[in-house]
Amino acid sequence: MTERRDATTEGKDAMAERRPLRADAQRNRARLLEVAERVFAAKGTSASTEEIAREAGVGVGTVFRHFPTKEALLEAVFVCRLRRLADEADALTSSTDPGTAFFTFFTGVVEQSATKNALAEAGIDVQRVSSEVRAHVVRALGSLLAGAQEAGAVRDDIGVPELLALLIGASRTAEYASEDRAVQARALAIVLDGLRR
Amino acid sequence: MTERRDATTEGKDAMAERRPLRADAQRNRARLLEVAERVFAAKGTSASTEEIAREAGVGVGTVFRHFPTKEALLEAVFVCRLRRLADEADALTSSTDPGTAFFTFFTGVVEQSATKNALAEAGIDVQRVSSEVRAHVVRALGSLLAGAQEAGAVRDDIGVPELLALLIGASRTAEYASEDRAVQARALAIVLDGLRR
DNA sequence: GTAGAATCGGAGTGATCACTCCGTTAAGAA
DNA sequence: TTCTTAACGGAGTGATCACTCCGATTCTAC
Repeated sequence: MTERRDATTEGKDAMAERRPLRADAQRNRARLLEVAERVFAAKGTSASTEEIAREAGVGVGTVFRHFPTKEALLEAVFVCRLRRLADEADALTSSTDPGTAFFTFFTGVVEQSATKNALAEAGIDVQRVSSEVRAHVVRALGSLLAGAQEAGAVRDDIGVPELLALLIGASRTAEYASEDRAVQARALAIVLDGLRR
Repeated sequence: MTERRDATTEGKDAMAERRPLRADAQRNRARLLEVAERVFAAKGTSASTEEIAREAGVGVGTVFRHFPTKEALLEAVFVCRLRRLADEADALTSSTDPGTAFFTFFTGVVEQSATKNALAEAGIDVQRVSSEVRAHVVRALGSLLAGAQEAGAVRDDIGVPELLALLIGASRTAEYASEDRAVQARALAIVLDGLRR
């Protein structure tokens, strides 16, 4: 259904061929993404488009002009999150201690996802996301993981797919245990210990 | 809202004070639970009540007579699953090898939840479920875990809360990786290794 | 400033869904 | 078999939601 209007955040639209958005339109789009992330995290993906529009101080029409479908909005929010994730991984990759970098990253992602919503929620999937972003995520996680493995801090028998699956599961674990920080910490420790050699 | 009609499956209703259900009513109730579990697992909890009624060969009215609310139906399905889980744990507790029993149980639950839906889905929570069932689950898991810990197969610094959180997270991991069995197995192995001493 | 296009706002639309109501059916006691 | 009544079926109801449409409002190039 959504074939042409597939561009997700602002990347391609703004830089290439298509004329840049008007100033107010850019502002609205950014604000919508911001608000949508917060609202979806707080009330789940069933939060209504109208609520997001109201919260962002725009009309529903504006939401649907920027994101032709609710699913497109969800995907855009998800892509944003993925981008940030990949950036964090990138920033840690050059660390002097790859093992610590890896575990810091893992812990950080899980802790963020415990309050914010789970990493991959409601049918949106790293697989289905634009290949550019997916490639970025896979590359960044791959470097971080490889570094930690070479340093002997992480076992050798896993790759990026296993890492992604564990990140998602551990996020769910943390979300479930979010009422008791001690439980949360001990549960996470088990996954981290399992990752070590 | 749902104060009085809170009985979930058939336990209390049938055995105590209230007159037993008519034969057809009992059949319908059981069939509804069965169908609902399958449908919710396949299409998520947003599957409509009408679809479940149709699949079960009854009218919507019948669904709402047995389960006054969609949420009540979801809870009943969930309680069923929890009961089975506790029974499985009970059956394994008397095993001669408590360590193997524990890991068999964990693996079994996770594998079931990978195709069926996640253990605790969509806002229904072990905490909110009738205390009788909750107690059963906690007792059964507690025995299994304690046995494995005494046998030296599982680390000592976790309890039932951590175990529940990990079961839920590992189920999510398995669900995410359900397309690639090898990934699924390696991810699960990491959690299991983390649980060992 | 002003023209003209891009963008906005929000009432309106059709679809879907949980839940109700009541006429009909059939279980089960006598 | 008959009578009572528990249980059933499914059309109907109101609410909600994603999405559309177009007149009103900016923005921006000149």
